[in-house]
Amino acid sequence: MNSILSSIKDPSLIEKRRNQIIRSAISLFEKKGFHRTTTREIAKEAGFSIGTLYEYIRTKEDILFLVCDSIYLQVRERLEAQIDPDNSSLAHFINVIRSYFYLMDDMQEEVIIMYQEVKSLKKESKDYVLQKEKDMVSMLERVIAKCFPHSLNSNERQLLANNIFIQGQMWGFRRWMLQKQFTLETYMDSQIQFLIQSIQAKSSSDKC
Amino acid sequence: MNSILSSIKDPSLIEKRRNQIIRSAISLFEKKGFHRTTTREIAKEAGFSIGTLYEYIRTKEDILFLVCDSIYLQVRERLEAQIDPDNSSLAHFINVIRSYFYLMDDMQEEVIIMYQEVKSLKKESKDYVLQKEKDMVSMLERVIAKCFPHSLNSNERQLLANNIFIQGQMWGFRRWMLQKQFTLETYMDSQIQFLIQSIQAKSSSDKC
Amino acid sequence: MNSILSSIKDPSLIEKRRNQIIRSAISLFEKKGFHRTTTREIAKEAGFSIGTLYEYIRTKEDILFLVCDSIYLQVRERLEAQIDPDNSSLAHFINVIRSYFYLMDDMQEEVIIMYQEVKSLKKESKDYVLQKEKDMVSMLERVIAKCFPHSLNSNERQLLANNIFIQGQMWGFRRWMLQKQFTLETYMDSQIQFLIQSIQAKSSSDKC
Amino acid sequence: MNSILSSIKDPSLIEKRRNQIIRSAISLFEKKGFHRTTTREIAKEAGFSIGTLYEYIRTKEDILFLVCDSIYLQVRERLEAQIDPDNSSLAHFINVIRSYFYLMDDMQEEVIIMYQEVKSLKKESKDYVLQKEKDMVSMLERVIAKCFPHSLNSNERQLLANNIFIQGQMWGFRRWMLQKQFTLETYMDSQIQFLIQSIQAKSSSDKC
DNA sequence: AATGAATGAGAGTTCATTCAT
DNA sequence: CATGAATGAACTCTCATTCAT
Repeated sequence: MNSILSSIKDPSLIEKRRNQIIRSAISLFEKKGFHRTTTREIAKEAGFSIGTLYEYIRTKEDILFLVCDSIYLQVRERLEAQIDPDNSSLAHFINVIRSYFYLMDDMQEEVIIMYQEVKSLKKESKDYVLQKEKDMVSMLERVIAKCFPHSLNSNERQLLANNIFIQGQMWGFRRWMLQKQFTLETYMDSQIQFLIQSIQAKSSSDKC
Repeated sequence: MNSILSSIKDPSLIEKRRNQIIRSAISLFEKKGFHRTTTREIAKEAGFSIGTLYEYIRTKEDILFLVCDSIYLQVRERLEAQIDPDNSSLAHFINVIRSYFYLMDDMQEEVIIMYQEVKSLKKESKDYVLQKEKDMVSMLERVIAKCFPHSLNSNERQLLANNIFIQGQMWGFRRWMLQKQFTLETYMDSQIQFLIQSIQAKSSSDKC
Repeated sequence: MNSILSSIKDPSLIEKRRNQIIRSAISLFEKKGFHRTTTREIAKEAGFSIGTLYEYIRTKEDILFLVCDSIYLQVRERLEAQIDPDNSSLAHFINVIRSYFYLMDDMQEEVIIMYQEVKSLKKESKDYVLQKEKDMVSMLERVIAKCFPHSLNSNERQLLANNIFIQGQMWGFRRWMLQKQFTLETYMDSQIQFLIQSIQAKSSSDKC
Repeated sequence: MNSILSSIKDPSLIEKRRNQIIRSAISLFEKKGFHRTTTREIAKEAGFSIGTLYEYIRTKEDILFLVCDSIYLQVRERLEAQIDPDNSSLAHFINVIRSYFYLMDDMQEEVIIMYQEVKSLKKESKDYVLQKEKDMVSMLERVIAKCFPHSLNSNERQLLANNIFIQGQMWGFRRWMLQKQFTLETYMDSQIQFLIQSIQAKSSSDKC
């Protein structure tokens, strides 16, 4: 599934231990960041020794990669579950966006890590992770295309998908600012309202 | 102006040396991040010895603070120069936003540093820096209020100001995605168009 | 035969497994040296698990001892097979020396290990191994004594035996130097010629 | 002079500290070998902190290289001082060899290190060091050529030079064997006697 | 005011060895 | 008898910081 090497043979044990590692690492990275978190702390938090940790990864950077990979996998799966590719109704569009905002609310810790630590991955891993991000923007873009087939050109769809994607992430990343002024509901509602207005305005302005 | 201690008496020398430090640090942080950059490297890049560096700061974190502080000061000054508080025309609104996007294009390195490294500041410094960010969003908000006095309520203005602010930063931060699809001009034009449409749609929908 | 403890009861299995261990270890030690070779690598090369390896030895040093012991045993057996204790002819002397040089050519890997790693044995094991080396020099000395009963005194015989012994080992150990200038045949022939000349010169000078 | 990098600027300090490092390392390597000696032990023995040690070298292997380089330099200088390139007398030949044996007696520790640890150098450094060894054999060869211009061909000279070189080293390396039977004087005298006999026998056998 | 040699706590990583299965 | 997951002491190396000059 992913390419991190381990000296352990049992695949189900690898998965179990790596999930422990990922959980511990996310919690520590969120508090202290990747660089200030030591491998020993991660091992301790995960409940095993430093030697055991290194049976399941090769370098500290592997842990960061596991974390990033796992975050995107989770976001993708949960978002995909909300998307019906054949449904072109406005209600479905709104529903997908709301689901995405709920998801981002849920994963605030993880989003912060992505923003701050991805740059510490080596180029190859970084490219892999950023491709995942592109894939997710594309998912949103396809929903837009389905629900507003005539109003927007390709560039406009991409831009809007990107804006939505960022607005979701920023709810958690800039919580020190946004979550004083807004509840999740008011934030979502306003953003969705602006969004639909600009799409529909676009649509009617084209007609004139 | 800022509270970093120095053992040097001459204030103009302090300012000169600190500017050298800031310039060197920004360039290094952008390449390698705060944690992977050593104080020795910063001193060398600035053209003096590690001993001299520590005459002008107390800890490595001080350097990060100097950098963040300087970035916001610069953004603020350049944006402020574009704002005419008495001009309520749509053209002026558009002009301010365009200026802000140009500025963000210019300061991509610095924006990346802000996003990734601010969390490494200690609480007190972080609060200080984030307050600066709030101030800047407020500047945009005031322009919106001036140019669209009736269309939007306070929360909506704040949200839009925040969206604009983020969209500007993301031009640089997500360049690996956006700068393949857009030029700065097409990005700006599209964002501004969506923005104005949603404001004006809001305005007319309220009237009905 | 040797005193390394094992938790396995079946002696023939012990011998079989230990021979696997020795073969793997020699090949790895030659490439990477004793310290850079891990017990895991030895077990893997031998075709069984690290747990099994430790059923047949107690410490990593045991492996080195097994290797050294096995090398000397092999050298001794092959050299002994060439020696006829009752033959006092010059031809037999030359034949023994040539056989010894062929043997050293064959065992270059092993000789290198002996030279470089014996010091890593603990005192007791080292003494045991060095005694084996003394025994082998003595074998050569006895052949000299048989073939040149009057020309040399005891010290001289020992010195020549030692010189021959070393010259054989150096053929492999200093191959980076010798094997560019000489073939095994030219090396042997020259060394034997010098050797016999100095013995015979000794003999005739004594007579004068 | 040598290419090991240091972050210290003062060259005379580098030389002083590196000599301390070399002295400490030789003493420790002789007792425990390169791999069992830790960098902390070397620093402690040299009288400074681990941090200071690493200001003067980059890796542990650098220390081994410094040691090997220094040993050869010393051997070379001391041997060169004994050689008069214009003197072709037998007495001079004998004198050079005796000087070389005294030297090897003096440097037993160092010779043992060379035999056992050179293989731990990376290829490039190893080639550099082995070239030095070749150079030293060549020095002996030139003395042979000067003193016995007609008796030996080039290959024979090389072989004898190599034999002498090894016999000197083995006095220390195999002291557990040789130094029980011989004093340095008796060892030297016997070896020189055999050597001269074989050269002179060669010379006269050629004439017949 | 400027220098840079010295420091040592602490980081990531390895690997011989054990022991429950 | 065989396995291999688990352990943690011990290793090499880094780097922010100090202070005598």
